[in-house]
Amino acid sequence: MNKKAAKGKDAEVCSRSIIHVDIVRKAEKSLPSHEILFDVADFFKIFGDSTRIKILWSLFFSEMCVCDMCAVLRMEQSAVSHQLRILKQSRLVKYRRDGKVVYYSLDDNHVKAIINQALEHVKE
Amino acid sequence: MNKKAAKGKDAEVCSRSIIHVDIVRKAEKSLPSHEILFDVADFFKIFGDSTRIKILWSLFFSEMCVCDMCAVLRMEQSAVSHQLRILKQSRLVKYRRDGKVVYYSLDDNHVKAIINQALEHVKE
DNA sequence: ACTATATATGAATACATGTTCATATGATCA
DNA sequence: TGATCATATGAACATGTATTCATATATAGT
Repeated sequence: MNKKAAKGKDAEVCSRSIIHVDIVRKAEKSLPSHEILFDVADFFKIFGDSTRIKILWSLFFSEMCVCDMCAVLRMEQSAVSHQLRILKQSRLVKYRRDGKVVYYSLDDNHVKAIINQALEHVKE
Repeated sequence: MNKKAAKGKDAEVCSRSIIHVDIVRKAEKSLPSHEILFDVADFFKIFGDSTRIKILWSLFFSEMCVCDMCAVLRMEQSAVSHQLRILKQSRLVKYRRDGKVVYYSLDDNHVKAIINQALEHVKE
């Protein structure tokens, strides 16, 4: 006689029986909604690319135009612009235009803290 | 006569001239090494998937066997195992075996703080 | 109006990644 | 030893994503 039968709590998931019903219930209830968890993952995805990390890091000190970033990252202007678009859409950076030049800067106070937290973890 | 010529600091990057030499220099010097930045991005990549976020979240409360996780996530055992392998390799979770059952638990104190930080950001 | 410069963007390409399927491994029990 | 259960893993597949190329847009200067 297995646990589920003994507890009268039949449950078949992934073709197997739940072993610890109470723990599963508790975890299920505590989980935020799918949308929120998806958004959280998407948020981390932004930081999951070293080019974007470099861009954000560079902006820790001052605003910067696209061409400056190409120089810092040693990358093509097009690639940098594409990444800036993603950061812009995620509201992590903002921009201002001055003539032909567009200056980007951080638009979120937490970025530095979040990256530093990961840096500490990586340095271990 | 353009800026770079005027300053005697020729630099051609992405077929354009650096506009703010001092800022570029400063940013270049402050940037951590490529390896570290790559590791930082990889670290965030782990969190950039909602399945892995769900797994980590579930482990906030107690250790859990693979079958329990399948129930919580409503996913196939194989998919869960694959993700657990990634989390294991990243040293975010550890495991212990008890007979046929393998129990996973968090192996990093910062995980909760990191996810909560993202959650706060997302909730805005 | 024409040219040059700074940036943006669509399409194509190459590569990474998550899930599924099939199967292997490892452990318990009859 | 054979059967069964829990988990792990390789291969295939589909999808996502970063970069490049070509080109468009926007602004300034002549």
